[in-house]
Formats: sequence, C-alpha cells, structure tokens
Amino acid sequence: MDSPLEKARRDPDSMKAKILACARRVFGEYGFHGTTTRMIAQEAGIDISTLHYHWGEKKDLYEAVILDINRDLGQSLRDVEKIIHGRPLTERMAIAIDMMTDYLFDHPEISNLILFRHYGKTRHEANLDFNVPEFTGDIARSMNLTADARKTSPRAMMEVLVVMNGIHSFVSGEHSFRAMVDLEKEAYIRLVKDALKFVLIPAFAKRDEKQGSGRKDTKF
Amino acid sequence: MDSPLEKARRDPDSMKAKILACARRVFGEYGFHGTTTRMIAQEAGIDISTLHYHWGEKKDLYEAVILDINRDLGQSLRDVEKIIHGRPLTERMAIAIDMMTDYLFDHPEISNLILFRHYGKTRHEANLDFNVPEFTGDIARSMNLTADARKTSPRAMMEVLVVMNGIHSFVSGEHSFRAMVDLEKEAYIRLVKDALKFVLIPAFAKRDEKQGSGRKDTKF
DNA sequence: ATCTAAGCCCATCATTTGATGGAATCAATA
DNA sequence: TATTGATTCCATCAAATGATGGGCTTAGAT
Repeated sequence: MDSPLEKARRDPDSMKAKILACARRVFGEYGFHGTTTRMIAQEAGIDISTLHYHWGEKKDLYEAVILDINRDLGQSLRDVEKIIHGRPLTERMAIAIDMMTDYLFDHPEISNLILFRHYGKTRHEANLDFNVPEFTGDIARSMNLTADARKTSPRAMMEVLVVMNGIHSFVSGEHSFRAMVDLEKEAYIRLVKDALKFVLIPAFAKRDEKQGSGRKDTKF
Repeated sequence: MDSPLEKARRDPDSMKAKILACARRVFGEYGFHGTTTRMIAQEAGIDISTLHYHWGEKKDLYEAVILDINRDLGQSLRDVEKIIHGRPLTERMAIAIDMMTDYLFDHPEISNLILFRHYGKTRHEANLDFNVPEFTGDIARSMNLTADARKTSPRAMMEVLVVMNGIHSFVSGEHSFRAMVDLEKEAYIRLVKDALKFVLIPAFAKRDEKQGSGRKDTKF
C-alpha cells in the first residue's frame, strides 16, 4: 500500500523522484498552465513519454507536487515549533520568522506554488488543496492566538495569514522586489527578516502584555 | 498621438474598451498562460479575429491590461493620499488600509495581476512593468517612512511592501481564505480590514512616537 | 539460455491555441 | 448611387501541446 509519491520519496535517486523534483521547480516558476510537460522532461533530461509513464497525466503530476510540498511545509513548521516551544512570545515570533524565511528561500517553489494556488484559478477543477487551514490552526496555537486547540477563531486565522503571507510574498517576489531595492541576495534576505520582524511582532507583543498570562505558552 | 489604450479609455462603450475590460477580468482570474484569446472573446461575445483586429497579438493585449491597471491603481493611491494628507500617522494608516481594501475588493483583477506579475514567470520576456517602485516611494512618503522625496531607502520600501502585499493577498486570496474562515463576503472584508490594521499599524505608530517630530506630515 | 517485467525513447496523433486572409455588413460621404 | 473605410465574422492555417503505441534495452527470475 504505497502511493506513487511515497515511493518517490523513499528512493530519491529514482527517475520518479527526479521527475518530481524537476516538476516542483518548473511548476513553481511558471505555474500550472505556464508549464509544459516538455519543459519538465527537458529539465529532467528525459522524453515526455517517460514522464507520462511514471506519473500519468500532467494534472496528476501537479497534484503529486502539491502533496509533496504540503508534506515538506508541514514538517518544516513542526521543526520550528519544536525549537520555539516554551519561549516568550516575542522571541518565539522572531525565531519563527527567521527560520521560516530561511527555509522558504531555500525552497522557493513552496511559496510560489502556495501563492499560485491561493491567488489564481486553473482551468480544470482542483480537487486537491493545501493543508493551509490545519497549518494555520497550528501556527495560531503556537503564536498564542487561540485557547482552544480544536477550533481556531476566524480572527486568529487572519492574523496568522498576515504573517505567513508576508513571508511567502517576499520569497516568491524576490525577483521583483530585490530589483526594486537593488541588493544582493544575502542582504535582501536579511532585510526581509528585519522588516517582517519590525512590522509583525509589535502588535502581538502589545496584546500579549495586556492580556497578561491569560494564555500561556506553558499550556502546551 | 494617441495610444490604443487611451482611445479605449476615452470611449468606454467602444468594442476596444469592452474587450479590454473582459481581458482584465479573465487575465486576472487565470493569469497569462491560463487565459486563451478564445476565453476573452467569448466573455466579450465576439469572434477571436475581432479581438486581434483591435489589440494585435495576445501579449499586446496583456500589456495594455497591465498599463490600464497601473493607471487605475495610481489614481486610487492619489485619491487616498488626498484624503489622509495631514492627519496623524495612526489615523492615516487606518484610513488608507480601509480605502485601499475597499477599492481592491471592487477591482480584484488589480491585485491578482500585480501578484501574478511579481510571483510568477511568463515564458516570453516581459518588457513591461508595474509602476510599483514609484508607487512604493509615494506610499513610503505618505507613511512618514522617508525624509527624502527623491530616493526611498530599501528598508522603507520593504516596510511599504509588507503593507501593500498584505492587502493584495487577502483580496486575491479571497476564494481560499474566505472558505477557511467560513464567512460571508462582507464579514470577510471587515475582518480583513481589522486584522490588517491590528497587525500593521502598531509597529509604525510606536516608531513614530519614539522619533517624535523628526519627520512630520506637515512637510508635504 | 529464455522469459518477463520495468524503464525508456522514437514516432505519431488529436486537440488546443494563436493568428490571419477574405468575405460580408454597415455607416458615412462624395 | 457608388465609394470608401471601418468593423465583424467564417474558414482555415501552423505551431504548440498533451498524450499514447510500440519497439528497444536491461536486470532479474526461471
């Protein structure tokens, strides 16, 4: 009992995995309609038919990419949570922003594909979704925004989205934005982190002080 | 001396203008590669050849759409600036967020196309750009982020981008995000405004207090 | 040695898609 | 009325694109 995706992940040297990796990159750059199977095949150095042999039709490969990315993002969020767990809110947010920014700059297709998915339509119906709702709930808890672990309030969801979208935007928009500020990549990344921390943290810190220990991290 | 775009804007009832309007909507939903000339033609209730007759090739029409949107966005930003001019920073930001959010929810293609442009690549080289750099500078001044009207510091640019991207994200992502929080459109928009104001304003307000009257709005 | 299944590519197909030539329509004008 | 120019659609083309059948090769089992 073994999805094609699992198989590809177990054996990273297999052709299946190689195609998936290339598909991630190309779909991430050009989106679903902007990507042709030939582009992916060329990137992988193979024939189109080989691609179809392993993954079926284009849409299936795309969905595999989405699942793959979903998994990576979830893992990354859990890694962050493990490290920031128990610290005071301000520090927690600063570390989380730093870590997630670094991680996503290393895997920009993740941000790209998530944004493509949220902002654009595809001509065929998409039956598959990112786990953003669940992830958002997790982050909300990690940010002290919600008491109830089961259900996250709309307001808390939105606040988390402001933060996550902020990071994704600067990762996906690197090409445009870095040209605007005319900086090297490293300097740009530093600036992204600083600007995000500067803008995003104070609001939450202020509320955290006010409501005191009403919601404590020690709860988890 | 009269660009095709100008002509279309002068006569909003012309076929040229109608095609442009439809193209805005469809390109805004599906992006460049996700849109076919046939989709636009059908939306306008005309034949493809009529479309080509008025606007030339697909890429030309797309660029006309971008210029059109650019103009609208610029006008809208000037409208906002006129109203918030002279008020204290906190109030200024709150009004600006409210107004821009309303405006963009009324014209979601604007946010969509700007984000498409920033986040994705197109297979052909894009020689045309949004005026985001200039706009960003204007907003930075309006937000008290920069003293020099000529040159905006990278840091100020980034801070403005956090704000603008935040708004665009919720407009473009309405479909995904509203489903997540399960709200009616009006409630969603209210929540967007509140969340954005809650998260975005305190950081700037705090710095504004600290540095006192070093940079005053009265300067403009 | 033979057989089998998997992996891969070449050749090819059908559809979609961008684009155009030319005929039909219509309004304004000489 | 005849002419002209602008506008629109029908028919069609060429290229791009998703997809597949069948053959070749290789590794492993029999």
